[in-house]
Amino acid sequence: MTKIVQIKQTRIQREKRLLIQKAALQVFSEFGLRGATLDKIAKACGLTKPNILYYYSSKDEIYAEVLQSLLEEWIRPLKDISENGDPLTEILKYVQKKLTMSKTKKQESKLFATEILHGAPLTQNILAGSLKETVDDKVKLLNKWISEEKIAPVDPYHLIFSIWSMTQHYADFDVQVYSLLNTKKRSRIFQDAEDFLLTFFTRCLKQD
Amino acid sequence: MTKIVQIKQTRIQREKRLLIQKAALQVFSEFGLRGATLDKIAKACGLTKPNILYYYSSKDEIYAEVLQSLLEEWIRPLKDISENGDPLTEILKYVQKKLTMSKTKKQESKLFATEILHGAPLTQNILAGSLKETVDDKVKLLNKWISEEKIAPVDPYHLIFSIWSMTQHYADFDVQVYSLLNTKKRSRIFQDAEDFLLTFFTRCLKQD
DNA sequence: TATTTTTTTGACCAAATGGACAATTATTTA
DNA sequence: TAAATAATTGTCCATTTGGTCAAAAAAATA
Repeated sequence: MTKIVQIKQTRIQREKRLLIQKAALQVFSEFGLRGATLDKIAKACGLTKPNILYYYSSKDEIYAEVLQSLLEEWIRPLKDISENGDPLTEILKYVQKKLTMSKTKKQESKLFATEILHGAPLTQNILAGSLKETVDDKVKLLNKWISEEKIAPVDPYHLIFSIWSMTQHYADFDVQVYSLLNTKKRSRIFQDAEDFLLTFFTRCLKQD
Repeated sequence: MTKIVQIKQTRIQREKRLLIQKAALQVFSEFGLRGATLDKIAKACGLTKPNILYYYSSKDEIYAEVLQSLLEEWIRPLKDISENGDPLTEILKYVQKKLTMSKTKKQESKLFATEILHGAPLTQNILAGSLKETVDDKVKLLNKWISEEKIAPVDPYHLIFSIWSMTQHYADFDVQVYSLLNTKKRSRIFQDAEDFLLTFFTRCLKQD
């Protein structure tokens, strides 16, 4: 008598797990890991608490999975910076992509920010691992471009930090940003931000 | 027989309240409002939980007080931007001040960031009130400088956002920043950051 | 020093919360 | 359609946590 281990997910498992992940992202991004409760997640996706625990063995496991899938998505655009394109254009394209993500993936951005802010307990190894690899790779590329005088000289690490911080600011601190702008400017905030950022980085990086 | 209401704080009250605030800042900035517990705060300052509740009536009250005193400090440097100084110098001085705060007031920065990130439940009125006033004031000044062609044209709101985001990044996301830099660069991170930021804003704002 | 006031603490409570589990219901599969 | 498997839920439990309170200890004051 051998116990058969279920390998393939059923249709219901796929659907419900996705449902839970979506709700969890929402709740975690609003309240953080500790502020989020299983009850809130349950309510957000219309399931009961024990039902959620049928799909995930603990709250922490849900958090880990949501975070995990987010991280991959988060790193990806950086990889797309291409050695072959025009340097300034490639950088500006990256800025635009990150800004778009701040607009369309606000919850993901906030969840990531909260995680890092509180010491990245579950993320540290990824930061120091695959993210660091990618960053180091792009730093090399940026240094190459600088030595070829295709962009103005600048510390490439801090250049990357500046792109991250300025773009993510519009997602993470949206409450502050919105509070400070009047209605008119509020409605075109991402347009203004894009104009600002492109001008900013062009002025800073263009070789005269 | 009139009950006499205590007006003046005793020496012990002053000392203990400060002690609690310090510990609370530490704990709140690490765990957020909901992740922080009275027990953790108690442990951090060597008092018992009921003793803390003798000085503050609730956890939320401690949080509110810590946040309040932090906010005033947070807004102040912006006010110091002077109409009378050289425009670019004034802006760069502000950048430097903010960067220094990221270095020396990391806990404060993180606490503030967490609060805004989670919707600024206790801070919204201050954001829309005294902070907005100050920002609007400085936006006017920046616009004046632009129209006088003393700095390059740029959206002043987004310029301020960019200063905030880039400088605070080094406090709020220190874990990430440290993970990505090697030991050598790690040790001179704030020096590199300062060089980077000053170069960046100079290139962006200098009138040719 | 005697009295009053302030400070501290141990013991306790109620609510919230993560999670276990057996029983029930729905869905698949043979 | 019958048997097996998957999904769902009501109920329960232990722990954590914010907060209370009365009594004891310490400090200030008369």
